[in-house]
Amino acid sequence: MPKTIYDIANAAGVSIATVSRVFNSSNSVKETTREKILKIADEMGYHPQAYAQGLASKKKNSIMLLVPVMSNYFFTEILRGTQDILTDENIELTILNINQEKGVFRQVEQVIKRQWADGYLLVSLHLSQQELQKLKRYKVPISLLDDHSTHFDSVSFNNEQGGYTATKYLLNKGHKQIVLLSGRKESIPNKERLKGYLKALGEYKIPFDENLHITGDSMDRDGFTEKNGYEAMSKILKLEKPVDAIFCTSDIKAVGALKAMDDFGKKIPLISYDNLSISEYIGLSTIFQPMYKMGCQATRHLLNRIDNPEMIICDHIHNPELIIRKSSEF
Amino acid sequence: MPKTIYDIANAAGVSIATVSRVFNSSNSVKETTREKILKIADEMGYHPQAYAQGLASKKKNSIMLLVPVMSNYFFTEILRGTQDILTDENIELTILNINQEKGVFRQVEQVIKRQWADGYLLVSLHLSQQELQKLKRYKVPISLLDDHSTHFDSVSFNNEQGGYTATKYLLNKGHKQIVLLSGRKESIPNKERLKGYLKALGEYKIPFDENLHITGDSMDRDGFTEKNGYEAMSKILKLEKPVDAIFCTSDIKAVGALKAMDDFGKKIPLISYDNLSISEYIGLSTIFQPMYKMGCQATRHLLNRIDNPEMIICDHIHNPELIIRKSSEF
DNA sequence: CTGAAAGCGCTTACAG
DNA sequence: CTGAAAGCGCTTACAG
Repeated sequence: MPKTIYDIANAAGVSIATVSRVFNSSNSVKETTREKILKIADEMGYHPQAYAQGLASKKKNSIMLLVPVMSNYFFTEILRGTQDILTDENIELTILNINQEKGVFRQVEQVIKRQWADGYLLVSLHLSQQELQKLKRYKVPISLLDDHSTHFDSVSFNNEQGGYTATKYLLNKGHKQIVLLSGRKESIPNKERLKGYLKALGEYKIPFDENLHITGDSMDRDGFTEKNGYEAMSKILKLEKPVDAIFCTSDIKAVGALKAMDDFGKKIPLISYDNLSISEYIGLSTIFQPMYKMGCQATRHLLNRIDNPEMIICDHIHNPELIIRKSSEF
Repeated sequence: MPKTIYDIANAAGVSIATVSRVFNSSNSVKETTREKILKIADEMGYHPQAYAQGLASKKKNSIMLLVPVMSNYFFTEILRGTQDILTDENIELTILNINQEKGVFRQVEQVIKRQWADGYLLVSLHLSQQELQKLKRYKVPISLLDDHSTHFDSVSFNNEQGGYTATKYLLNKGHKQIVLLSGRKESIPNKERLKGYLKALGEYKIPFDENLHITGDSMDRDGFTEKNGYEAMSKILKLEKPVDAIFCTSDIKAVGALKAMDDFGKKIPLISYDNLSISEYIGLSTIFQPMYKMGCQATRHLLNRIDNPEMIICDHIHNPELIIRKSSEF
């Protein structure tokens, strides 16, 4: 039922090669022929099939963005960056959600093996260096975002520095008992931010109190939810020793935490992490990650690598920046 | 460089047909042969190419979700629903962002012509009935979400009812001067919600005052941003006649609006629309749209339609539900 | 500027 | 249970 290149060629009285040339903007087609073919194709609702083109040309003209389901708010900004870079290229972008429960590495490897795209942008997948090493055998362009590696181009945050900066700020203000309100403790960004937190404490000769490393009980999305933030803050407010300040590892968790404070009628200075678009409006002091910009960079890396596979590996590490609003100031 | 089915067949000493059968879980392959092939394929990093499979089998085993860039928060819930339905099917899901500036219809038509997937889920695309009619010629399974049509399966909200319910509630509480704080006034959901607003006013014999239909100046994402909400509320607070209450057409705009009230030191009862996950935590009274559930339904429609193209058209219209929290209660 | 033909990497009746 | 072969809808040297 759907039209093929043969139908168009027949209707136009030319060979399929000519039809193909029209759609591949080869300039060696007579203008009148081109117009005729385009007109017929439009009438018949024809456009070359992506799969047949991909197979024949070995070029997909598409890149694929792999991202875990959990990163939504965060992800929107990155996506904007990617799309802005792609806007003038003739490249399709498809997004594939990776399910954290089903083996991230397996899913990534499967996609690559199936050769869905010319290149892959891996966002917040947090594969181990060993796993990344394994992906090299496929010799396919890969660009990492929110992960660091020597195997592939990457754009990442200095999460340790972020944790350090936030904690240091609170210490400088004279706070001593500082809670680390985190997501799933084993998650990679959490571990890195913890490092920075510890480093700052160390500089102030404050010993680490494991009881001040708190998360909630809801662990979907690695605990990066409002609900988890609310739960964690409820625990904090029930602590025996009163707490001076809070470093919370995500804005979305902070939304829950602030609600808990409100419900309990308490106020504790808080700095969180991300700078989502809502954060400005709800007055969150937070560590800003330039996600839009990083989306642009990682995409550019990928495009460059597709054009030039032998290029030397690029590796940007961004230093997070502290934005002070009212949640930390009283 | 990448391995093909021939490489595997050679290495295993069988024909390519047998290798193909193994990967298509045909049961007519001897168990020892199957294991041998699987082992070799794993060692050589082989999996059938998606494009070649798609071309040869005329089945893509994939569906594509088309969604405008703007709908992010909103979209997350829908996506969760879609993925939960797909989880046990052996079907890939890819997401394609539609750029509102580049002709929504053209982009959709192009994707369909190129035959990227077995079926398409069109989310919040707001194509006209005429445009939808045109898509029928491609005889491809299409399911609409957040749009209503007689041409395709659809799952939508009763936006008029939503606007009516919210406005009626405010009127019942004794408010008279009720502002409609909207996004781009021409956007379809806005127009529908306006209808409901007018209907409620009508019941109270309150004439419509065009000056109370207000939006901000920032029009990215059709004005569905915190910024636009902030701008609009700033205008409202400068109005000569004081205002009694506000019906705001999205939660994200309400975030901006609440900030503006805060900055100006005023409080005006407000009901918004969506019930995002943050809304519970910031105390927004809002119209709840069951997005997760609708994502499930629309996906099921699509899968059914793929299996059975002649099925009678399904058409769910959900009635929004008002959730009262503190933003409307004082 | 155009066409004939080989080939891309698979699937799938058909035959055995 | 397995193989030989046709075919899916394109692209792209090659030749003219």
